[in-house]
Amino acid sequence: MNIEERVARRRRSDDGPHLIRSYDALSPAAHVRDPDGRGSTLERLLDHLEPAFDGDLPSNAYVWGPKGSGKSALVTALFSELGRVSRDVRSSIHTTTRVDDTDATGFAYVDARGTRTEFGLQHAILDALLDERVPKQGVGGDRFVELLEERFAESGRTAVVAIDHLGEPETFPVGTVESFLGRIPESIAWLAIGRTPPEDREVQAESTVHLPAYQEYVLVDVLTSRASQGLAHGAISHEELRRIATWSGGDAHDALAALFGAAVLASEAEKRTIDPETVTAGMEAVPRPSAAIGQVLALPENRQRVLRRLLDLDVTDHSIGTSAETIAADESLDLSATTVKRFLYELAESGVLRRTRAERTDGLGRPPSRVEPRFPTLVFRRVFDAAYGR
DNA sequence: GATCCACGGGAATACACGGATG
DNA sequence: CATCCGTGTATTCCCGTGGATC
Repeated sequence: MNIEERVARRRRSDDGPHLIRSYDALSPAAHVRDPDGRGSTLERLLDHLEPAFDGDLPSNAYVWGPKGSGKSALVTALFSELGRVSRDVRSSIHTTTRVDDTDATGFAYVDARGTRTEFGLQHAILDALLDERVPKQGVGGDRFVELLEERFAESGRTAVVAIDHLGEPETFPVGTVESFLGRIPESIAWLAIGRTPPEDREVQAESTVHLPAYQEYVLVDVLTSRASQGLAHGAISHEELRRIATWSGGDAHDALAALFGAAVLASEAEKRTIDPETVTAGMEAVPRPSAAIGQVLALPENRQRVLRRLLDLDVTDHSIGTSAETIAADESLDLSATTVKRFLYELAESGVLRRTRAERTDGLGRPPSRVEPRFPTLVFRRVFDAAYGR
């Protein structure tokens, strides 16, 4: 038992058994150190990356599969370990022999969510690749290419960078990465991660790794281990976890979102266990199809504030226009109705909200439409309120 | 001085409907 | 009957401005 677990145990026993031990352990957006049930894919990735361990550069690769198939879980776990090892190697070289670090391949991970411009994505890649601080303003994109050449091509350093969540509505396609890192192909290899099949891509990677959706019984294992981390012992039955897995169709994101939502509801009702009705309610708070909660949480803060207020509205009888006005009336938001309206349209465009045409009321002009959440509402509410207060 | 970017505002365009027109 | 037109909204698109950083 490590210190973290000991402290957690003491905190728990202080004020009696709580239903929820850790929301993080249940969150679809948080990834565990050691993902379940992906051993063979992990081996394939290691095979692919193996040249890097001898100082050679692997080819570029594309990891793809549907939402909730464990792509991010696997790659983040793998790259954080690789990054740790390569740092160790580098520091031991520095301290013992004082030769340069050119034969230690670096590993870096970048989440393309959270960058909204091409410049921003390039900056994030560079920032992950270099130890130094990379200026974000007052410099042009050309400077980034110069930096790449100086720090890598000219010094002989090499690195593999994983770039997650490419090709989503709000992120850039693989081609953007290729045209940036393709400037120094001898020094940096990329591992792109996305959902679309490789044959649909304009840029072909030399290798591809496919992750299909989870098998149901594997997903039950994932849920079981997350529940044992995040919930009090015996808080939910195996039956219910299996029901969630079946309902989700192998989508781990949606399954965890449903479990998380059920836990929130049970906790708010001060229950000690999660009963079947609550599980059902948890599933109902996850629209299908659902946008990934990570996509929502990567939005700029003001968009998230708009979404949070939208949840408190009875959206069903509001047009986009009136919803925007109601939301903008909130002084603390400090946004005009025009801007809120534009946000709502943009969010609908990117799949975070769904627009539905309302039945017209006055028969004049183009009929209004309304928006409804297309993301796990209970997860978002809980995480947002915890982060920004309410 | 250069450069990036979030906002706000509003112009331009699309759409729905009823009524007029050929 | 098929189209066109006018009106009123909804939706999309674009650009100037100002703050911030280097």
